[in-house]
Order: sequence, then structure tokens, then C-alpha cells
Amino acid sequence: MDNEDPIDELLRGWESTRPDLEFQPMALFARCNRFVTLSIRQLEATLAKHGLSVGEFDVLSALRRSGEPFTLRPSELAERVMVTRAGITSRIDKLEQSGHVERVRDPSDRRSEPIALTKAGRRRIDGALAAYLENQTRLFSALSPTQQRQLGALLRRLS
Amino acid sequence: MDNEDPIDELLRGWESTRPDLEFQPMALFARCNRFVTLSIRQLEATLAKHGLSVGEFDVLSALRRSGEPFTLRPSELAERVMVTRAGITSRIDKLEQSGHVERVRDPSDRRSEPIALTKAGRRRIDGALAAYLENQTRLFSALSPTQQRQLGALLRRLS
DNA sequence: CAAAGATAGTCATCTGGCTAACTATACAGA
DNA sequence: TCTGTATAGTTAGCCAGATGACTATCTTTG
Repeated sequence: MDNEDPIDELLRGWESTRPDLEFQPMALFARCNRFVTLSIRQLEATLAKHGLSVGEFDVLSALRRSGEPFTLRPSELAERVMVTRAGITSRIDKLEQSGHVERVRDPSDRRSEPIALTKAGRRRIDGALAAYLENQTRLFSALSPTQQRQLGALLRRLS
Repeated sequence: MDNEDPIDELLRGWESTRPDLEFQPMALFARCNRFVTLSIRQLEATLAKHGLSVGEFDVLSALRRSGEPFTLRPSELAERVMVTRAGITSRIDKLEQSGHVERVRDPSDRRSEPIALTKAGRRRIDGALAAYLENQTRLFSALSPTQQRQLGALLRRLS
């Protein structure tokens, strides 16, 4: 384990200037953060080939996996995608313009304006999904299946 | 392992609508991503009490752990903080205005304008650091020391 | 040593998400 | 039934960070 990575460097920096403090948890988080950040950048490149941003992909995914009739309300989407409602509004605007999604109506509650995946949207997400999964698989390919399960279990504990 | 978390829900959604595909790696990444996102939100709250944003904290940290004379060039900062140079410029502008940092000069290269931590900046970062570390420790408190090392080792493999 | 190219940093512009205020609709209680 | 309150969604304004163009300086090379 001799080859340094940027997090080792960070750790070394801190430990030499503040040897009085404990930096293991910080380093652990930094590693996690870095992994996610870099992965998202890769993901952006992958999805761009399918004409989607990560944000758009997330919304279409949520609709797709909600099953028939592939319809969710903006507030449900906001929650699942971990974005504020205002943020969802603008994503929907764009997806509507590009024809991936349409605003329908709920007769039982006129405040609500459910969002439905269009045929085009469904084709788009199904195409992008394959590339996405392939990317994700590659991300973890350095770990054996057992290690992947281990990692999953550990992360699960953290929530 | 009966209590569902949002990622189990995501997984269940996908597996019921696309039973033909393999979603374990996606779920693994989603868990990681979610953990980081939620942690950062907590962190924002913690640092806000010390008058710093996460971005500012990152810059001051990098300077602090670089050791004497607590000075780095903007391009070095950009790399360590994983932000573009333009992004660093604006963070520095703000930190300079609040007196945490100052632009000095490098006689050997007049293109360069090294950034130095001021006394005030150093006090600020040292104060915030304690709270930050405490927060990070809490993030991982659900894991035993052994599990934390395990997690670290797994994440290390991923880069 | 002049010209071409590389490098450091900033600026202008654009985008995406946040907060907070606002409109419209639904519901609960006196 | 009227009133107050909660909920759904949008809008307006703000801010951080990305990209790409630009200035100034340094370095290389013919």
C-alpha cells in the first residue's frame, strides 16, 4: 500500500501540522466524497452520449421504475430525487419541452399536476439505462462480489 | 434487515419493472451518493455556526494543512479542492474580503499571486476544524473501528 | 533575441439549484 | 358555511461553479 493517493496526501498534511487531532473519520469521508464526485463526472459523460444530464436521468428513472402508468406528482419526484420542489419544476419544464414527459391532470385534486413519461421519454430512459448500469458496474469492478456486498452492508449502517 | 431504506425502495422499484437487469452496482452507488449528500447538508449546518461555507472551509483547510507559511497558489488550491480555477478565484475573492486570506506576491514569477492564510483566517479554521472533526466522527459512529478501517480499505480500492 | 507557445489568473456569461414569496385548491373546525 | 390553515406547484431573485475568452508573464527555440 505504498502508492499514495490524494487522500493519503491530505491525511499526511493534517497529521504533520495538527498531530494533536484525529483525522481518520475525516479521511474516510473525504474518500467517499471524492469517489462520488469523480464518479458523477464520469456519469455525466456517459449520459451526455444519450442526450441526458444526470438530473434529467434521475427524474426519468424515478418515473420509469414507478411502474405503470409511469406517473408521479412533482412533489413525489422531488422527494425521490432529493431536490426541492422548485428544482423539480425546472427539470420538468425542460423534460416537457424535449418531449420526454408531459403534465397531465388529476381530477380528484386540481392542485396536483402529475407528470407522465411519454413514449419518447420511455425509449430515452431505457436506452440510457443500459449505459448507466454498465458505467456503475465498471465503477465497482475493482471489488469482488463479496467485497461489494460488504461495502453495501457498511454503507447501509451509515444511514 | 427488515426495515426498508430509500435505496431498498429504489431497488425494489427497478427490480419489479425491469427484472431483466442487474441493479446491485447502481444501488451501491446510490447508497454512497446519498450518504455523501446528506452528510454534506449536515456539514453545512455545522460550519455555518462558524461562519463558513463548505467551500470556504475547504480552501482554508488546504492552506492550513499545507504548513508554514500557509501559502498556496490559486492553481494548487483549485486542484486540491477539486474546483476549476475560475471557481477558486471567486472563493478567494470572498475569503479576502472577509479577511481570512490575502493575496501576496511571488517575486520569482509575477504571473503568480500566492494566497496566504491571515491570522484571522487561521483562528477561524482552527475553530471550525474542531467542530468539523466532531461532525465527521459522528457520521461514522455507527461503525466500529474495525468496520471503519474496512470501509476505508474498500473505498481506497475504488480509486 | 524575436516569435511562438505555454502557463497563471481573472472576467463574462450561462446554468442549475436554493430560498422565499405567491396563487390556487383542499380540508378541518366553530 | 365561513374561516383559518395546510398542501401543490410555480415564480422571482440569488449564488456557486463551469466554460471559454482574455491579459500578462514566462519559456523555448530557430
